[in-house]
Amino acid sequence: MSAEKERSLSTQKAILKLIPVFRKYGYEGTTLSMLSQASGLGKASLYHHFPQGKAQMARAAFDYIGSSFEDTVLEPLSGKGEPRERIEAMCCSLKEFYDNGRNACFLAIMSFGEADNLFHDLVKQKLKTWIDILAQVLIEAGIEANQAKDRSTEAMMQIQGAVILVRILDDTTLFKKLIENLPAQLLD
Amino acid sequence: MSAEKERSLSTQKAILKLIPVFRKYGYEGTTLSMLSQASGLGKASLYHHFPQGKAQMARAAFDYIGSSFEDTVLEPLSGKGEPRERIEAMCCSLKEFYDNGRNACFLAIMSFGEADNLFHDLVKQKLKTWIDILAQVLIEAGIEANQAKDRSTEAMMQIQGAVILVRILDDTTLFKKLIENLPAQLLD
DNA sequence: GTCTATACACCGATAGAC
DNA sequence: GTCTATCGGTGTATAGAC
Repeated sequence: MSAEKERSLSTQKAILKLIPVFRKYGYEGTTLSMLSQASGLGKASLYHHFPQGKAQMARAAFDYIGSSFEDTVLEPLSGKGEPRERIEAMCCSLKEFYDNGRNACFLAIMSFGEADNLFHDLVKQKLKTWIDILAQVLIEAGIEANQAKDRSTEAMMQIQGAVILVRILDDTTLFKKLIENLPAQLLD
Repeated sequence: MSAEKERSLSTQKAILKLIPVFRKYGYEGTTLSMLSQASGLGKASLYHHFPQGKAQMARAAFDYIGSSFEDTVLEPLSGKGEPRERIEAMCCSLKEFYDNGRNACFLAIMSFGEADNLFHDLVKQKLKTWIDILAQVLIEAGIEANQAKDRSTEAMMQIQGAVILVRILDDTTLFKKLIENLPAQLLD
């Protein structure tokens, strides 16, 4: 279930438009003009929704994506089926979430430069949580705890790397292949 | 051997000072004021060395690091020993090059936002070349060509991911572990 | 080859009308 | 809740003295 802060509907709609801008240009590469254009709102209107400005917009985008990740990618992990089936469901959602690797990962985006100063602990916390959740399922599948955490961490690492290589090489096949092999790699 | 463009000694010394700034803050997060301070040169002096401005500074940093990567990391691969020994030598250099994962990868840094617009083909070309060079050694070691390329690509992916996770989690152990296991993963 | 001084656009952010 | 207009600051880049 999502931990999204309550927001007016119009604010939520604005956040959806801001996300792709931050995703593509990063925190510092994103300007209020871009955000204004993407959202269809004037700069002053953005400040109505986000009084603390750009940092708050980035934070809102981050939170939204985090909730979305939890609801779509992690949620299947806490289902009722066999661990393998749940992990396969996660991988399926993962492909969509990252658009086969074309979407930059917000965690990576927000771990650079000024964004790192602003959000380091938040990003670290999120990543650790997600690693733990995945590891928990592996433990449930009978894998020893340390091993489970290592494999979970390794998977996150590969996903991060795959997203970068997809962007550089303009080729989504290696992301697809990664995801295809992920269940076996995690469980066997 | 390096393909570095010839430059005056003072220009080369300046480039060395610029690199850490771009590495840490990315292309758009880096300002001329930062570069001026880091290099100890006034902004106008930077323009003497790099008439096309910030883009040229980033390009020079990119080229310098590329040459450095070739000279220190890839060079051992073309030595005379056994493939395994050469790959182990590469891994050793790799650890130093990335400072155990604390250094962001310039390829990743330059694949975002405006830098991507400026340098996309250049970055892509470099990465492809490096993947090919590593794959070539694997082929020499008796691995089938497609398999060799896949493993080489996978290694690059893991390195990229590891660098990101090190930065987010403030923990270099997973980078070290990755490098430790790399020779076996590539060859066995 | 380095500097000071400056040009001018755009940055993030705010005031205040509607 | 959105807008136009504008602020002060900083961005990249240049001119020109030394």
